[in-house]
Amino acid sequence: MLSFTEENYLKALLKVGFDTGNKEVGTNELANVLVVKPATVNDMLKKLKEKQLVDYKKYGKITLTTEGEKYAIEIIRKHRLWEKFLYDKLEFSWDEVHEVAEQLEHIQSQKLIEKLDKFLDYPAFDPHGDPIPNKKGELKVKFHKTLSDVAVGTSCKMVTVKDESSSFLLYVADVGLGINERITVLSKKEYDAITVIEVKGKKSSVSQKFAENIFVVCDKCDIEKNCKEEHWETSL
Amino acid sequence: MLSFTEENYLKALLKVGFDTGNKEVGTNELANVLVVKPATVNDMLKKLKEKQLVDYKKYGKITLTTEGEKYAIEIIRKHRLWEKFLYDKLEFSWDEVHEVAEQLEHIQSQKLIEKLDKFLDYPAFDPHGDPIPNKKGELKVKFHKTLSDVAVGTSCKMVTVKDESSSFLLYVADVGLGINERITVLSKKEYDAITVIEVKGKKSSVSQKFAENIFVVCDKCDIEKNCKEEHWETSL
DNA sequence: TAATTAAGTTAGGTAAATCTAACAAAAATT
DNA sequence: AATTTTTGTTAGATTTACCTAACTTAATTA
Repeated sequence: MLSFTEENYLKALLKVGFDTGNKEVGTNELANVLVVKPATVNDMLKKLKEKQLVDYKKYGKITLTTEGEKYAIEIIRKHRLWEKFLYDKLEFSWDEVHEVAEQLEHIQSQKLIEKLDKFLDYPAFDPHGDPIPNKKGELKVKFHKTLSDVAVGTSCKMVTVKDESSSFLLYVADVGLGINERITVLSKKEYDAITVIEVKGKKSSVSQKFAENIFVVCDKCDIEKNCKEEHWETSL
Repeated sequence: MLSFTEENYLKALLKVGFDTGNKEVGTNELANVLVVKPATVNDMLKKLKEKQLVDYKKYGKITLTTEGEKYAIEIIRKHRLWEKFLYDKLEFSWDEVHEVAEQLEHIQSQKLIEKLDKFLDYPAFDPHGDPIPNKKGELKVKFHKTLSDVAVGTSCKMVTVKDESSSFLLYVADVGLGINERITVLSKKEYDAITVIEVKGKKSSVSQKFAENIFVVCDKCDIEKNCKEEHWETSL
């Protein structure tokens, strides 16, 4: 049984690996994500290597072992099930669920998670639209483009976000956005990609950075199907 | 904000105080309950005294301050709400809820607990029949006698248990008992108080110790009313 | 390629929560 | 009241997760 902290390292390793596409992760990168110093990460990696949850050699890149990845996926599963619970059953808002789920994901009880899964009717996606791994660690993958890929004059539907920080989520909510919300791209400056969008009749100007963090499906794509061009696998 | 460990000390202090009737608690007693050494308790008490959560002086008895008791009651509230959730919503059995609630009670989120309370429709008692403190820390008190007080030839209904250890709860289940289950006292040996009871048509012999840990209401008493004779306030 | 910058590591240190062993005070017993 | 037992305390050590500061290796760039 791993400690709270060890679990967080595994989770971060999986997330960073997924976000960067290649699954190799560096010490500094991890330290940033976990908000600790590189030296601390180094210490912990030795421990996790001992336990055969990560693979790495001095000055080399870090990867999860099969075992480590399995464990990390379980934590993601717990996290997302709790998010779904908070959102669906306890009326938490979209931007509040993450913080509490960060705590709940560490509760140790196989039975609890299975029963929760059943209670929620085996959901495949969490309130942010991210896939929830099933008991076996498998997950449904959605393919999306981001708002920054959408052509001027066309419209799309938001499916999830990349950045899950509270500040970003509040910004998103402020613009009137949420899951399944329709967005029309009215214009886009060539110089800095400042984009004017319309959501529920309200116009807003958003930055390139903002647009890159909103995953969407364009009108002709069906979210549950694999729509081929310019669509990416969602981050874990 | 207190640590997991500090919270457990406060909770133990409240529980031990309640169980022993007088609210004064000793170092060894606490160490036993928490399964640590007296030296460890001593260290922690200094810390909690610093934080003004307990009152005590060297070689004197330990009591919770008003502040400390308030905190402890909040933890009990969380614990029991989670037990209720596990039992009512996730189909946990009666003897499984405690262990998981021990973890869940430490999740830090005011909103979570308030929403959970609402979701469960503001329950007043947990699956063991123990009262759940409300938001203000108030609780409904039930008065009961134990199975050992019940006269031979009469019958009663179980309302809760005193001992919550898994071994005891399994024993209880084995005899066929559960909340609101009817018990008939068939006979009782004068020498050692071995009692023969009948539950759902099944006869069992139980010890004095067992009988003292089963709280009941006799047939003429209404559990929600204050029935005066030989009834005790339930332990927290 | 040599110099500079970035990334990763090591050594030594701290705080929290625990321990053991030795000791002190209070309570119980003779 | 003196002795024994129980209870409580202190001192010093350990483990986990973290730190800073100094150092090494690798990557970048002039």
